[in-house]
Amino acid sequence: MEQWILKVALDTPLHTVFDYRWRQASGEAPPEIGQLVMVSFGRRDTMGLIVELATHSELPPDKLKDALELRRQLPPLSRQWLDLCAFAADYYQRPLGEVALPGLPKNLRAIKPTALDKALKALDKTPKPVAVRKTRKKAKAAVLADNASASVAPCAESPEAMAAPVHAAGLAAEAEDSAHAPDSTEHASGSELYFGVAPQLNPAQQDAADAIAEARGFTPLLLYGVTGSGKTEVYLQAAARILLRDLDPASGKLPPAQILILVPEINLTPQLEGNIRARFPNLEVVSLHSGLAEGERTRGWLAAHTGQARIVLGTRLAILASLPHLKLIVIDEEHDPSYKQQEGLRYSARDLAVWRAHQLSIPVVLGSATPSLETWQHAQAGRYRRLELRQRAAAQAVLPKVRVLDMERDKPNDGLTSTLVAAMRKRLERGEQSLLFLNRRGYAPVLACDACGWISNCPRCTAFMVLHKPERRLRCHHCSLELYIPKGCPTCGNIDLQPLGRGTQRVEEGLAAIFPEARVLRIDADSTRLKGSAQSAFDSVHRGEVDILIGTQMVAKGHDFKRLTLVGVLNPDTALFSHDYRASERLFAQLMQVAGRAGRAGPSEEGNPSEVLIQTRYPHHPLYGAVTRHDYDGFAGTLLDERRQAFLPPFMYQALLRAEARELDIALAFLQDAAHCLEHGGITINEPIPMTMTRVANVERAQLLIECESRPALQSFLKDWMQILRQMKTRARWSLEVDPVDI
DNA sequence: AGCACGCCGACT
DNA sequence: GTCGGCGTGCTC
Repeated sequence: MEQWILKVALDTPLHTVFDYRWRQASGEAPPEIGQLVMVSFGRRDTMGLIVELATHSELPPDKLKDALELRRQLPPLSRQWLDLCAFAADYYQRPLGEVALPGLPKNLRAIKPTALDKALKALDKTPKPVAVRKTRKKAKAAVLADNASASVAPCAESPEAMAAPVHAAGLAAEAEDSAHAPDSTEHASGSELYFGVAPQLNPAQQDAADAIAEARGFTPLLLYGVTGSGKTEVYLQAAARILLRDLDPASGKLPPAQILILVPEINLTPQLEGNIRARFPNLEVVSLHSGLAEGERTRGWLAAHTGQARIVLGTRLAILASLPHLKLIVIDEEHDPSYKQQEGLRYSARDLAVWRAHQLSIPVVLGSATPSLETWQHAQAGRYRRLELRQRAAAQAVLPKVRVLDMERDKPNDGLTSTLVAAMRKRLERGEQSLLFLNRRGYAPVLACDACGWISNCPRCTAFMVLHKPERRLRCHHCSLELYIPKGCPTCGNIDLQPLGRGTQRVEEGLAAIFPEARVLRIDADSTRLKGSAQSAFDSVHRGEVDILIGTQMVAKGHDFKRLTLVGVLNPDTALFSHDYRASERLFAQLMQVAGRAGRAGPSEEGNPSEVLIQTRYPHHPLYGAVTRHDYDGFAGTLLDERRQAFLPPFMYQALLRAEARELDIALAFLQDAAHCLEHGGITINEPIPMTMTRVANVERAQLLIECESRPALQSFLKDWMQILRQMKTRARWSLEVDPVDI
């Protein structure tokens, strides 16, 4: 009987791995790094991940517990995947277990392995790719199927396995195995079996697809293309070439390769997923996002982990999926803020994607019409290769004409200027669709009393309660508190309370009055609360059942509305004067994106071009000028100059220490202590300040900004600093965010 | 983070 | 007499 010490990572905030004893019965395979293991931890049983094997422990033997059970049926997670988690844990200053374990499907971590066993069995029986035609192709499909399922075997059984190196060897052997496909006399390419009919690329798209497909080694590429320029088609054709690279023309045997495509939102995946499935009819495509049911998620994750899934489409969480044969990563709309996780492990999926591509020496494509300044700066400096699509892909489609409407000259009624109303009326007459974009849900952001000056403050937050008229409630968007709309003013009894400002509900109400005959649909987080209702709302827009669409940023992204020829932007001005230096970058991207919803199919039948009308009180603001000219380059250049002069990212690296407590002083005192507890040459530690929204749900919050020109220097400081902070005694709750996005 | 233990206030 | 408040201490 042999005895092992397993070093196990657990999902706990404790920054350590835990030692467990494992007694290996004779004839039994040894444990392996990357295996999941059930252990007793404190008073409960939980799933851990073996990150290291040893023969003895530093701990006194009476403190060691026996591990309970190895999850042998699951092929171990690879060393590369563990390295990815370890990097993320290190970079974001979180324990390894907190990075590695929560991303795994719950079924893998369940105490009873029944669901896992079931999923593994189902995976084995997945309908194999079916050949479209008979004879030779059928044979190819069969070979493909064999190849796919074969990838499970070497790790799953691993009878000869001996700890870490063996697993890597297993993968290597597998790769080699597929390279040694049997020879044959036939020389057809076989690729048509896997890649459906694809549109002809225009020359710029072709160059981009070539550059991606021909890239060797770590190659970050920025695919910079205006909305509607056909970036997706470039991804798909490049993906096809990479998947089919080294396809054995004789056997039709597909080499093991996987492609990861990330998109910002779940909303957008069904449409894209359909396109991808149609294009790759005989390849397994899975999607990974938080909206999946547990069973689906387990199945998809396993298909990725075993290499069976060739294309994985997902949201940010998919960047932490196990993908043993990853050959290309695509980040669509790379500038999108939702790639940054905003709670728990605050990682940037885009940054991890670049790291992962570097680790694997593969290309990574960052696609956007309005790249993040970080990415743009990398491209300017030549670190990322820039690929450019200047024209819209649909032959006749041109960029919409953008105009700025001065609200001082053309006073709005019900929030709409007469010019915008006239433009909408024209669309109604022509049977075309209009989209109004207003990034503020609810009826009105505040309810106020004219008589005594009362306003609808949230009792628990430093924020207003928003009037929601259809629901007949006041709602706090920060703590979710809901109150009935008071009949009269709570302080003076005045019956006549006034809604101030305008949200989507109020605009919807106004539209009904102006255009009684029009079919108006509102799409925002409130109208799409129920599962599937967002999808059905978008479907009805696509079917032409809607004349006027009013919505928040939900409507700005990705959707391809064929009959939409007018976009109206209401009240974007607040972002112009925000204290967040990223606000204008975000507003510009948002305006370009929503503008891109118009005229994707080309000019209307009568040849009328599409229009984007922006209502503003600052018609001469340079940001709007840049949007009007569709001038990302110029605007980005200006912003980068400003950032360089102000010593802001991407020319500076930042981290944010946040603290919260029932009383602000406790949070501030902690930050004050933190600021002075360690020598920090070369690092700027700013003054602790209360957050703009000081109180949320009766908790007061403050923060401390740390800056450094050198990323490694910042990293090494943070590492030492966190160690000291963890030992500090405080009543404040605190957390660190590396590379914060909103400050 | 869980999940315990532990010592003080209002209820059947 | 008990239910339960959250302070503090530990987890291989």
